[in-house]
Amino acid sequence: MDYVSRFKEIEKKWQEHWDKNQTFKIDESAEGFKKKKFYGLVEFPYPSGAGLHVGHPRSYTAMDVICRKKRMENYNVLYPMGWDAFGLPTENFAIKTGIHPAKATEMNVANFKRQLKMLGLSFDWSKEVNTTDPNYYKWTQWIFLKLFEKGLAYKAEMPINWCPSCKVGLANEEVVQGVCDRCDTQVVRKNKKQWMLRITAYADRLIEDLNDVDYLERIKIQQINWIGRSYGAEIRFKIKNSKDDDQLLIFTTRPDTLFGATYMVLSPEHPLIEKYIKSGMIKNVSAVKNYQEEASKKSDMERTELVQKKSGVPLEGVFAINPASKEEIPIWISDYVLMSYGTGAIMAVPAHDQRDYDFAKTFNLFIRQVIVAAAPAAGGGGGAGVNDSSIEEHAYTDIEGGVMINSEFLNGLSAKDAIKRATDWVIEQKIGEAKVNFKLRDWVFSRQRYWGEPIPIVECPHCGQVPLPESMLPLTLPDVDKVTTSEDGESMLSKLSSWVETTCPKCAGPAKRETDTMPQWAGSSWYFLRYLDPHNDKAFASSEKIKYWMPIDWYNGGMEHTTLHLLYSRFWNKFLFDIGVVPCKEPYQKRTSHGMILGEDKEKMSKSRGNVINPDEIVNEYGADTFRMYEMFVGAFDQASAWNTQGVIGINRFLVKVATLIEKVVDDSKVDSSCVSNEEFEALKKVMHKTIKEVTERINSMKFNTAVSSLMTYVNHLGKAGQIHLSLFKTLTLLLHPFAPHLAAEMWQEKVASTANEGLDFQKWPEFDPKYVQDDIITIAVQITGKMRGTVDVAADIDEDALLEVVKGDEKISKYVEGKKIKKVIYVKGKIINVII
RNA sequence: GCCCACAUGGUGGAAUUGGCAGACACGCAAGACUUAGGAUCUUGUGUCGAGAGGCGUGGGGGUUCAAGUCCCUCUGUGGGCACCA
Repeated sequence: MDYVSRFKEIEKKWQEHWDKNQTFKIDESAEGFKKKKFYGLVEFPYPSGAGLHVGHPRSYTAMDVICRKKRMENYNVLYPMGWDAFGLPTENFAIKTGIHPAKATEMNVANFKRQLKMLGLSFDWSKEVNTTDPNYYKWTQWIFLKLFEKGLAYKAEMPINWCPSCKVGLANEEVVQGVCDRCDTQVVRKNKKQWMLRITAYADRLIEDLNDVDYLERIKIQQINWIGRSYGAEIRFKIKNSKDDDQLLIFTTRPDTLFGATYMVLSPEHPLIEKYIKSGMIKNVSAVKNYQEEASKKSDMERTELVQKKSGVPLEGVFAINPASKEEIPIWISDYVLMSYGTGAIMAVPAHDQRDYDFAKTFNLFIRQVIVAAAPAAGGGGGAGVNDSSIEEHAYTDIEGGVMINSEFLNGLSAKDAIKRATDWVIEQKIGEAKVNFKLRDWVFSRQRYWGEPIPIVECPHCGQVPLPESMLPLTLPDVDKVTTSEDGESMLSKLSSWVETTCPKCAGPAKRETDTMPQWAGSSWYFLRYLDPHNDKAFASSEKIKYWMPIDWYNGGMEHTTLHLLYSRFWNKFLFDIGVVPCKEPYQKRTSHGMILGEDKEKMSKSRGNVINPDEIVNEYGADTFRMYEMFVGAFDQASAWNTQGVIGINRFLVKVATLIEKVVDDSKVDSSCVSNEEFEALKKVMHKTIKEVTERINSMKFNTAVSSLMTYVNHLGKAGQIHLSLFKTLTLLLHPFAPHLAAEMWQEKVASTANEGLDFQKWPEFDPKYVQDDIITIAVQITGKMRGTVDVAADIDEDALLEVVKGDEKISKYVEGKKIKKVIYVKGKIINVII
């Protein structure tokens, strides 16, 4: 018999059954809302033309396993799916092929949906959302207007990547090593007024509130580092001989090193440079302008690389005064200082900062050491070289062990104390303040593209920026025959005068619409709320539903979304909390991450490498249950794993083995004792209870690969028995259900169900009996002076002295102990004994 | 460059979180069975050694009775770096 064909029949049958009966539609009756809830969430996909990647179902199946188990534990489970469908690839596809992005999206969604259904994922499809649906993005626009109303959306000059040849703004992804991906022309930065969201207003809360949620530790760390809070001081340096008493504001985390600041560096984009070029103060204008031009071609990443040779140009004729030493110090510009971090200017302390040190060495600038290593403790015994604070070779950056020198009132203080003393001094002198600084920057929310949510703002010559009233939402994208680019870097919307020309909602005079659209991140920053009530046209979701379902109990997604999507959506949720429309400060109670699935060559799957595995082919050849279970078995869930088609065959064999067990199933009372003795049954029951324990624990902790291996071990045992007790088989069916739901449903119907209509999906999850999980006789490992010398089998409750006697009497081990004096015995109960001789 | 991970047999991986390294699979080898169709079933399989036994978790160092697990350091690989999603 061909089992794969049989599996496919079974899968078709059950998928149709689930569809027809809407088995996984959540219970929204009054009864249902009395039940305890579980909201499981996975990141909704971008429906690309390539179809589902084998990486997608790793997360989806994992959460499906968890949700299926939760249903069996009597939770009201919401497990929804939708489409994050705005974005660049679809737009570029539309430009290339002339197919409207809405049409392409529709086709891609249909394909993705077919593929997800083929995997037997238990989504509640009645909750499906699509970010490009006007009934969805109406509420994205609504949230934007609320942000605008609260002053959190504003316009500012921000650089875009500009290809002078294609005459088009480029996404970072389209800039490869500084040149345009399409034509290899050097990309330049061009400033443009863009919409920004003030996420920095939430920086502290985005850090603090991580204390209240259950995220993987490394996710928290990544978020905290991304936000990059640091404590220091802002200090003003006077510019010598400036007309307006100009001051240069810098941020430093090391005010203690103020006396060591021997020059300053400005970012090439710093506004003061323009001012001094105009006023004629800068003498080497052409060199400065050249340098600015060069810097505009580099990305921030290239600019801050430590290995690169430091470059820079002095602003000749302009000097600052060090407020502590009162010295006159030169001002340079260099691209290693970024306008986007701190104030765009630094005080350089070459003795104690490696980048400043490299810069000073390159340009022969004065270096003054202001910290030395503390003298070794008295009687330390000549630890030569241990506390080397020489700055011959590199900067001395140790804060912990440093003592101040050359710093007048700071001299003799530890560097740590000096930080505090120097900050106080700066405040006393009124030349600066203590300051908390963040790496986090405000969110550039404008895209000069067609395929995104229109920003519902009108620019009125009289009233300024005027938001559309809520009643005019959604502001829909105008239909176009063909998506194109425009030559001025604006969105093609700017060329549709019938759309752009409008009237001001406030004064009814002529006005123009905003032609930038929102980034893809907008729709994905709140989709988890729309799932709760996707057809509501009065609100993005009813408050009762939000109250019942939020927060999300478990959100699994890729590690690659740790900083952007996760932070953006937490920010939006916090904002919605602040305006009183969601009840919880944090959207996600628990966040976990899965590893990527790599190609068989252990490289990332990509078309160009030709190592892409197509889920359709695998399902077609082995069936959905095999595919699902393999995805769970492929490797540690949180780590990257390479695809291995041989391994798929292993899982397929396992499921065939499971299917063949059916023939041996017999009612417990009818088992022939010559086939399976009572002792054998007891032993199998032990394995069964152990398997229940392991599978339960391992699903809860996402150790799916070892959960599957527990099932394999159990099945191997059952396979050896001549007949199989129905009770043992029933447990197998229940445990298998989350992983291979089609086969399990069939097994249940065929052998276990008491009526024809009794389904498996909401049966009670099995519990283990502790008395079957414990062993009476245990094996203790024996070490002699740390070396493994054998094992002994003893009663579980044996004490240390009795155990030592057993060890001494053991044939293999005794020779190592005989005649030796025992110095010490370490016994770890139930595990190991180490005898030190 | 910066931030975060990871590195274990021929392969994917396991190891109760400091306590018998290699569970479970794949592959391979030998055998059984069969009118052989990606079969199935036994048995074996880290490595050196005839054996006793030694060695072994990317390299080097350290802590500990005990280290794959903790610390330091080096190397390599992966994710993110704000307009891919």
